[in-house]
Amino acid sequence: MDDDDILFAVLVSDVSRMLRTELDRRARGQGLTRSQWLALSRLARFPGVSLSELAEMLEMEKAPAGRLIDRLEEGGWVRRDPDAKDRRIKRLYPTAAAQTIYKKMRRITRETMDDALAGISSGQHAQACEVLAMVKDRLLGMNGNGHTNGSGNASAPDKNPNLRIGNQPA
Amino acid sequence: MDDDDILFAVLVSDVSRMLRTELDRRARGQGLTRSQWLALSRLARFPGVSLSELAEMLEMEKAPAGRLIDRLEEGGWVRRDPDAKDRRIKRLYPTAAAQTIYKKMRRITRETMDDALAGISSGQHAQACEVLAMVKDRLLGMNGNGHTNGSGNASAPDKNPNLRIGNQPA
DNA sequence: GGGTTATAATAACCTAGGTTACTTTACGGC
DNA sequence: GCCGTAAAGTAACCTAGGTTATTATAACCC
Repeated sequence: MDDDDILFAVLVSDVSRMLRTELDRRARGQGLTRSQWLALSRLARFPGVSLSELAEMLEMEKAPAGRLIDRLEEGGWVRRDPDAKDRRIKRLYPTAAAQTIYKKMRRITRETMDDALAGISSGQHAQACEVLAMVKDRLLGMNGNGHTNGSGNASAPDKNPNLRIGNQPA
Repeated sequence: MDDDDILFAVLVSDVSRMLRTELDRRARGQGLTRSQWLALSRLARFPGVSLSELAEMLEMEKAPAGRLIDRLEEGGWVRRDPDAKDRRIKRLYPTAAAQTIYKKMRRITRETMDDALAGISSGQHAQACEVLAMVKDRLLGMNGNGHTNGSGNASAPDKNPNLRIGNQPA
């Protein structure tokens, strides 16, 4: 039985899906989904980025990122402003409402993760994260997307915005 | 900086998405996506299950499982047969075509995972799987779905069909 | 038996992703 | 200046998921 690699894939996929579902379930009523919150958290940290820059931070394609922004804009959490120099670019800014919802969502997320990770030692946790980061690095470098992102820096501390979600250090 | 738990969520989500994309990219032309293949692999092992049973094996809701089967049926890989006793139930069987595509997909999946997991020791790999299984267990027992599945057996060896994807033991 | 409740499947909505193609605008070479 | 190319954003398609509601059928209780 040499299915260990496939088992890994199934586990990652299952955990990801269940985590998303649970988070969205807990956040229901807040009006924000997990993905929307993640996008907002980037905007809170890097206000004024373009859609393309945001997509790169989120490591996803521009089209789905655009639709994410559509929904955030409909909800009144994001504003699209034209760029002064380049008329192709629209700069994204979180609204005032976003600030408050953002913190509430952050609390919900942390609570959920605390529950999900209960019983796992910090060592196990750190090791699992390390492995996941390595796999992510491999996948980034594979082919799907050049992403300008080079071969791999998924664990570089302050260069990769998508790995630091918390309170602004400054 | 106490964002480690959130980091875990982001990593799992990213790896899952990238893995899915990469697998679907490599399997393009085969006519099967990763999810469809996973469903097929269950049917190959448990021919004649009902939709509800399949959904439970896949640990997902019945409605999306039904649509998965819709597409597999359109592709000619699955047949829906009425149950003799209970007219509500439709029993699912893989077609002959499914057998061959199934093996091809399995090879592609394994190759992809070998690439993605390159550089990771078997010990690291096993530990990561263990942590993921623990988290999955917690999530299963949380609330989203009673699932009849009790509190947790995600690592019970032969009781949980969704963790053993490989060749039929018999 | 008849009425109530539970279950199997499905339909209709939603979000999150990807891919491809298209439009608008900048930019670089000449 | 002009033309070709590249980039920003978007639209239109796809699959994968979830949630809610509906229908058909069983099962159960009396």
